[in-house]
Amino acid sequence: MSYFRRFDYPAPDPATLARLTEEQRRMQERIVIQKPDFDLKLIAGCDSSFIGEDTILSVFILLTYPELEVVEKVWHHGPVELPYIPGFLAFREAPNLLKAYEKLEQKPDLIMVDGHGISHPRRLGIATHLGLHLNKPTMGVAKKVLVGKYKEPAATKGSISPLVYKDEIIANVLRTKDNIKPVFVSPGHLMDLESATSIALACATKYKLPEPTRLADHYAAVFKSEVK
DNA sequence: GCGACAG
DNA sequence: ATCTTGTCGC
Repeated sequence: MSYFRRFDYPAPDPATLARLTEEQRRMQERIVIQKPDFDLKLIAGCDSSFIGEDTILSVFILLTYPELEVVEKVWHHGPVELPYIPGFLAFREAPNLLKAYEKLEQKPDLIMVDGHGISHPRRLGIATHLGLHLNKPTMGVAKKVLVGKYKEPAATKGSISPLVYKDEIIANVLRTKDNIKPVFVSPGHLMDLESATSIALACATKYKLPEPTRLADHYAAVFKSEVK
């Protein structure tokens, strides 16, 4: 069995872990990495925050593309059943994210998720997991690496460097702002690396995080304070 | 065997 | 993710 274990959270139940790993292996067969065929008009960003130990609050922000103007903001909060386990993040956050997604009146052509897509030990980062559940193009933008090796991209905005894992390029390390730590961009589902990278850059205005993700992150904190 | 480890 | 003060730099 191969799962990550660090000293600051409880050891996961081996049986549960085996079941979830098997589910990821089955889902892996259905992942489609290809040039997206959409005409990108609406893009969504999503993120989750936590209220205490067992309540998760997820938000979806819908923006026009390429103008990046906000047209919808929805959120949903509920209980969390699993602890955070590297490699199994989706099982902890996706259920509530999907409920928030249902509240959108209009649906996006693409969803930008906070976290990895196929740049995952079994290619099943949360972006890919959500894409498979929604049968919708998704891409991941993560702030930290999960697996793979890379060289630091040049310091100027737009510079990229490949993230390699088992001899395959699974993501691009993208500098979205001069002299600021880069983000990790990967395709989730019904998406490819090149398109994901160019869209992430097109959504990078004056901040490190691309607008959909940055705004989702921002509103997750806003709605959280309203609930508390 | 020792580290590494999305949010 | 979350807990948290001051501090460096544009």
